[in-house]
Amino acid sequence: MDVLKFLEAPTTAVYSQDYIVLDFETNSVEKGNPFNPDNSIVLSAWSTGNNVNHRFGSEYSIHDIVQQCEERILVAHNAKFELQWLARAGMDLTRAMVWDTMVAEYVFAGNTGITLGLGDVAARYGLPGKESFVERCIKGGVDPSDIPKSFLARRCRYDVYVTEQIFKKQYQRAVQEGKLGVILTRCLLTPVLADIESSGMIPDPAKVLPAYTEVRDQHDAISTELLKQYPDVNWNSPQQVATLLYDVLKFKEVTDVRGNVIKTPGGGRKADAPTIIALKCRTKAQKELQALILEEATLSTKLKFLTKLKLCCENEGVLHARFNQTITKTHRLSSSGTKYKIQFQNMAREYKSLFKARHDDWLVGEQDGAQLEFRVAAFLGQDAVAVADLRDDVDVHTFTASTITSAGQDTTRQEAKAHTFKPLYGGSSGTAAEKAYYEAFKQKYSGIADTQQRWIDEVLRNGKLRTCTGFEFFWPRTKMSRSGYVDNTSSICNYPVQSFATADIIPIAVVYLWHRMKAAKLQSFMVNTIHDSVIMEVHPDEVNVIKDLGVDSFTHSVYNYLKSVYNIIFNVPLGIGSKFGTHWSEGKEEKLNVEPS
DNA sequence: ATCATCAGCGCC
DNA sequence: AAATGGCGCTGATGAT
Repeated sequence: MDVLKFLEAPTTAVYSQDYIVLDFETNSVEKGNPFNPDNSIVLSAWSTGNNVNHRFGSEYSIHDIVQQCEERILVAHNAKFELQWLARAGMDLTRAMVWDTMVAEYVFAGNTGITLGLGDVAARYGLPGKESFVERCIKGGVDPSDIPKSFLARRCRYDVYVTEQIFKKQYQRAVQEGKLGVILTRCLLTPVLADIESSGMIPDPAKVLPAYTEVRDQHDAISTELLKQYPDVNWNSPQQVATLLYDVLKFKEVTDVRGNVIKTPGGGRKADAPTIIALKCRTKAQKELQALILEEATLSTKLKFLTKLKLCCENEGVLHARFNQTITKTHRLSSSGTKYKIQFQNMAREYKSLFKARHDDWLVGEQDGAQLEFRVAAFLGQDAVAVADLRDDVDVHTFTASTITSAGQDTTRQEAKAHTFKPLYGGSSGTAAEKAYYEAFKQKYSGIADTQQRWIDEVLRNGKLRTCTGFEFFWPRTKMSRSGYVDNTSSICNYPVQSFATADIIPIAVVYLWHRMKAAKLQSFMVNTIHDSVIMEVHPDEVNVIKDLGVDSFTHSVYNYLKSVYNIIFNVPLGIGSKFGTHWSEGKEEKLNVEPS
């Protein structure tokens, strides 16, 4: 399908076109990892609406299926897997238009975790369950090529049959519940993720190895020092560190503003870095030990990361991760590390610059949605003050600092930053001065605050909240306590903002940018996406064209898509930041606001 | 020996 | 009776 053309005027009507339901059985090394050359497709089964077909044979024997997948709606359960195999079989992923029955089911589930395995979903729609013999074989690690052909064929045909039935039922349900648009948005991202995952990221050995050596030596020095003083303490054990701090050294446990001791969720004594920083030291020796413990914690975290990254440099030199599309409550992505267990969304900022492009003289580029959640909150609340602040580039943290200071608590802009958007997350507790700021925030941005209050009221009435995209969050049995506090307040205030920003707007931007880069036949390619950003390896001659494509994709295309699919007039300027450097996160950031037209 | 849970820490 | 959201990974711990 010509998806780029489709994206000019996107519509959920696309899903009434012809479809192909597809399922592969593959060799099972690394769970059937499509990028492992030791794996192959063993069996394909498919349906284009009349009957289920199947064929044994590798990815080199399915040209006709690939062609159908490029022309029809591709229906599959966990389609990213099939797409990665299809790409290996020669499919042009830019032509994929997907209905992923797993993703669709996840959309219906909203923020309530449900099981999404094909058999589980089938059962919920009243369809027959998986045949247990083959299921046990596969779960037990038997390679599908060792399962009797007739059994495997029956299994694969079953998968296609139920996937097709589920698709039909889900489609009807999506129409009834007004969720076709959300499903479209989620599914448009699937081919992009299938492609990005194949790239991985490149650690630069010339930077990783010295960083590793330095941190290892520093950590060794600290460990030696601590070993002399407290030979029996395992510094990785919060329990043992707490015993040392509170029983041996008699530190007082840290309390909140009301004087209550701050405990771990399980009721234990805290021994994390912020707590240790907050400990009151009386002697110089105490102060020195406090610093040592903190430093050890920091260094050991860094060392774990650098050890893994160094190993990657010494082996294949490409770091891979998986994007999980159906995990989070707000429907943003999560990611998991594969071989080296480094996920792509939580690398320490200072170590981003350890990554380079794989080709000489290329750059690493990053584009992100500037102040995205604040802009989304401003839109959802139709908050004129917030919009004016965004347009005028007002430094919101200065207001935070001055409000807290004039309420009698000395603070700096840096310290105040932590409080600026806390009300956006539904936060309300703190010192008197901090509370004064939260009130001031509510008064200043009354549109946002009123809207959040409406969400809370809606959840109290209905146990759920429908957002402007048709997506629903569920908080059943939400009650108001005698004091007036409503259960789940913080989630109710935050989820709709986080979700619209990072599960709709950014994916839309990434989808447009990806398709445009492919259509322009650029050599540059995407390698990662983190909630509000996309990271690319960029050919030096393509920097300017990517900047332009990025601006258009993160702004105009988003306005256009939201209008076309959801009938949302997004009347708040979106912003984009762009950075290009020899390594990730290096280079000067350029920011731009773009008014909706 | 293996598993589940907790606490801690990194990111957006 | 809690009062800032969302994740994944490691190592320690205690239960099975």
